[in-house]
Amino acid sequence: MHKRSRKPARRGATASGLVFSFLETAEAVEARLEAAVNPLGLSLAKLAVLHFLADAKEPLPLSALAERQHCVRSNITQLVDRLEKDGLVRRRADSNDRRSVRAALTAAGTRAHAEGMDALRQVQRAIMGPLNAGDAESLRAALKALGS
Amino acid sequence: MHKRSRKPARRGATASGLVFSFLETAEAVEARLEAAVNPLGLSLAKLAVLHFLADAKEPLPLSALAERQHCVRSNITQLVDRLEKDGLVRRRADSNDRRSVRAALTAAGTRAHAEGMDALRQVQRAIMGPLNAGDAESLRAALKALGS
DNA sequence: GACCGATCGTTCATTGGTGAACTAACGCCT
DNA sequence: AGGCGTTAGTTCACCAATGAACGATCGGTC
Repeated sequence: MHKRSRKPARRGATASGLVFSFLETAEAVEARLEAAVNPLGLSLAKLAVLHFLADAKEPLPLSALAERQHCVRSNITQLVDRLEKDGLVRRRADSNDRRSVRAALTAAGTRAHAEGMDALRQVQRAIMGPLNAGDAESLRAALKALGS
Repeated sequence: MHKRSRKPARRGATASGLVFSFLETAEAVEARLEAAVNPLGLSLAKLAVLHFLADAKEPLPLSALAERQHCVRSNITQLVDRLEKDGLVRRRADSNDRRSVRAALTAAGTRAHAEGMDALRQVQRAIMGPLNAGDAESLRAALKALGS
């Protein structure tokens, strides 16, 4: 037809693609992190559990892990199942509360955590490398605006 | 010990938290999109399949769907299983290639696609609302830098 | 001390994704 | 025509996450 009268109405056009670009980039970034820890026999989910355990410096109840991981309890049950099978974590009974089960790091778990965090730090730097200070700052601002 | 000699070495410090902020925000955004289409009996994965089918305007081989979805073929097999159970898609044999199976939109599928895309557009605008033009532009730039 | 509501971990079914192994069919190629 | 490498879809086992249902236990409160 003929040209648009009035405003270009690009309002929606800018936004639409951007959301999915955002998600695709996030997916790619996550894949890079995952790929960095996979060779160590770890996943991001497993490493996160090890990290909370190492951070607390004492065995934590599974519900505490669920809370920090922002996930449901049943997920932690299975994650700890696998970590236990890997020999990185051990379930210990809580003497004060017989409902509670605490996850404790094994020696292998402590080692795996150190290695995993190391690999993670490296790839994190690699990812953020191409961003100069200004880029980083405006990205931070955009994230804050999005996470309303 | 004593203060750092030389450079502040903030280089890593800025980057480290940022990667995970990025991923967390992405997760939150994705959850909002998911929540927008869930009430319609859809998921983002299902809607994407419907979208490719509607876009092509003809039944597509499952491998074509896998390619566009950037996922493995076995995933599409199961996704189409569920979509077929929902009555949104039908499997049709390909007369030219007997190995191939094409996914075809049903009438219900076409309807669901329209509704889903509608809901999606709305929530997309809501998400990008708090970003002014400058924010959007610098976000775009940052994404380009990250998606190396 | 007995009941009752909340909390803790587990189990199960479902969704979504991967990768390996397998069968059927296609296309060459000589 | 026969043989062989490739492609298409499925199946299976696994990882990660959700949500509902359930049994055990803990804390009041009555």
